[in-house]
Amino acid sequence: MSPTELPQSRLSSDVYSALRRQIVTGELRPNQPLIELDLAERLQVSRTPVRESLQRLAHAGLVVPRKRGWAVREFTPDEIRQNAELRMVLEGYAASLAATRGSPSDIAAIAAIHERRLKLRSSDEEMRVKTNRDFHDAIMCASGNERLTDAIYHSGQFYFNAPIARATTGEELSFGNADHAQIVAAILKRDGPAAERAMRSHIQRTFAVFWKVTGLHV
Amino acid sequence: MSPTELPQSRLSSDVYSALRRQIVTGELRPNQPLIELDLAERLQVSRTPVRESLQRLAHAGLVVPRKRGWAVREFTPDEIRQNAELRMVLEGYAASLAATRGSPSDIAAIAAIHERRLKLRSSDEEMRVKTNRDFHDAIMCASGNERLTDAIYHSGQFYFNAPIARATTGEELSFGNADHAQIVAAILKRDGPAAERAMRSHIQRTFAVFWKVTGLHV
DNA sequence: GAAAGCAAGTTTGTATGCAAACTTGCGTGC
DNA sequence: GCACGCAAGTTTGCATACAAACTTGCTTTC
Repeated sequence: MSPTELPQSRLSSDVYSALRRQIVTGELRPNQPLIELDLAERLQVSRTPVRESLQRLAHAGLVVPRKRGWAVREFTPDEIRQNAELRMVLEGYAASLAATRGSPSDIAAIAAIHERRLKLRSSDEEMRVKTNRDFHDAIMCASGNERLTDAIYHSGQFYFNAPIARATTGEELSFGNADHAQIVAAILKRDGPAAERAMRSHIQRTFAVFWKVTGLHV
Repeated sequence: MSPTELPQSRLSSDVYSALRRQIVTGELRPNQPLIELDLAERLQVSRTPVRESLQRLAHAGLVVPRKRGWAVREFTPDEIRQNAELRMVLEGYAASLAATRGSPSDIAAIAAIHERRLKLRSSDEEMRVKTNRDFHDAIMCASGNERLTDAIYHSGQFYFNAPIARATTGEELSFGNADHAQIVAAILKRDGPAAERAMRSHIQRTFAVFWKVTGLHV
């Protein structure tokens, strides 16, 4: 997990995780005002850990300040597009670094995850989502740049991962694997620029599917 | 300023700014333990706003949790290098976007700042630092991607800007301007890939000077 | 009937109280 | 003399108290 997911104390961290989850899953709807006392009562804690969690959520970009108090951030279609663009750049460079600086074992791990994913049936949605995340995680890890990895996490991708996973269709599985194959091939050839291009294209295509399915216009 | 610089309350925000400044300027040394009560007394507030500021500083990456309490984060040479790499990627893409999507007035502003900077004397250190920041800000602004801009701010560049500014020598002024000229030329030609390459090279060269001057090895 | 003002109620921002966890240092026993 | 343990002192984490700012709705007056 990201270094900014501080272990720190028990309660405050639990509250942070709980609120984050509820925001990401949509249980707390965008623009919904967050009343400290309400949250504190629902989570059976005092206002103090709630306040600290809200501060951290605000810094993470999931919560925004209002004239009075806080609200769940609403992402506009354009912000989602901008976020996708950011992720494309960051992960693209991670792929480039994985190709040029990744250790042999890092690269073997990436290839192994890819091979495993090729054998999945289209119907195994859950496993498809998991191996996809594993694939991207492995590349980030192989990049060897934790600041970069951290920025990718920070980029708020989690907020959109679940919807994208749900939105992507069986059809996407094929091009997804084809994209991954291209990325793996470039990394195996130690071709940084090719890996970067392949990853950028892959994320662009993924979000194109997302936008088609969700009907968002950008 | 970055959207994460929340206005929010008066006191808590003042404390955040004060602590951030003291960390960035080195007044609070790396690895120095941060005792809530000490900080509260020094800043003449109670522990509550101090605690909230520490949470936010931790999320910003300037402060790290210890078994007991917090400490000013110490950046290792490798983390500084990784940060430079991150900034290179982010600003590189910002330059690319500025070239391909920047409005004519955005691009005119970039060119104007560059022209202004060319006329500076080497001795005018303060103005040199200011126009440099203006130049990079103008490109970020022209990129039209606020998530990207935000990530650049978040990348913690401020932490290193002052040392870099001090470390860079008169010699750097020449290649700095040459680099900027290349970037401006690519943007004026609306050549995204060239702008991206030029910006990446520029930041790599800038940090090479920084490392030479500070004697850090990476 | 509408508008202005006042009062009651929310909700936040800050301070402080209190207990638990950890640290430190001294003393005692082996 | 060394090590272990206990006790005093820090320091944090959480809860709560209190005051200030803002909202809301009612009442009164024009």
